[in-house]
Amino acid sequence: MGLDKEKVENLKTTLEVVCGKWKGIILLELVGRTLRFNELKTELHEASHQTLIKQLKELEADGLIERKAYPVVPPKVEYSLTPYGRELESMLEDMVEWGMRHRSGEKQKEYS
Amino acid sequence: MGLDKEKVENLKTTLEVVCGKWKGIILLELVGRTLRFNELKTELHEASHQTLIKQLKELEADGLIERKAYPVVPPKVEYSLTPYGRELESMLEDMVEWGMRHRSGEKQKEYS
DNA sequence: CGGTATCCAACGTGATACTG
DNA sequence: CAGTATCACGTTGGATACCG
Repeated sequence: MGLDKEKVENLKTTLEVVCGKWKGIILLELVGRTLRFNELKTELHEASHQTLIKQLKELEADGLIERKAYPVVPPKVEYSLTPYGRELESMLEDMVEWGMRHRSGEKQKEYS
Repeated sequence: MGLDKEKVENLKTTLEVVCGKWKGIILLELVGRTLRFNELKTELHEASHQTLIKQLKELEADGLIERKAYPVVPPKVEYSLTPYGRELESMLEDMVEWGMRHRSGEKQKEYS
């Protein structure tokens, strides 16, 4: 046998939650602040309206973000991290940092 | 404006590298040890032969793992983390830990 | 034993159009 | 402004069969 099966399952769980095309980025955008739908859409200008909504719904269903709709017209909806989603912050930081090294190093023959 | 564009790009880079269906798990399996192809295949018994090879190739192309082929018959190939891939270890640990909390907490109304 | 080559099904993303 | 519905498309994962 090899690795603890539990660890693998736990990792899978996290990967499933974070690995939507824009999910990680949405979470990063929401670190330390609350954004309206339109603000998110502006930040993620590359993601389509439709896709953005789907990913938000999934993140909400997974308990990572909170959706707060104000009963006004025109509609106003705010998204923020749940306490639960905030527990991902350090991981996101790690990812950003590693990505930075990866991009600057690209062909890191420099390890020799 | 909002978040630093660089941070977003860095995060994207990391997500692309880690978000293959089995990539994260492969990396986790290789933490602290070297495995032959068949051993990996046994560990990841749910992944198909073909898929496993594809993911390994991509991880290799991204510089995360090293492939060492011995010119013997029958063939013997060993996979291990590069120094570069090892820099992901702490992130993987974070993911495992968060996944554990997520699975045990599922409906964490308990935050109140 | 480890890898390649096709081919295909499933899913996720995104475009468009319409609603409250 | 925010969301739903429908459909089209590309990418990915996987099945199968065959090489070194």
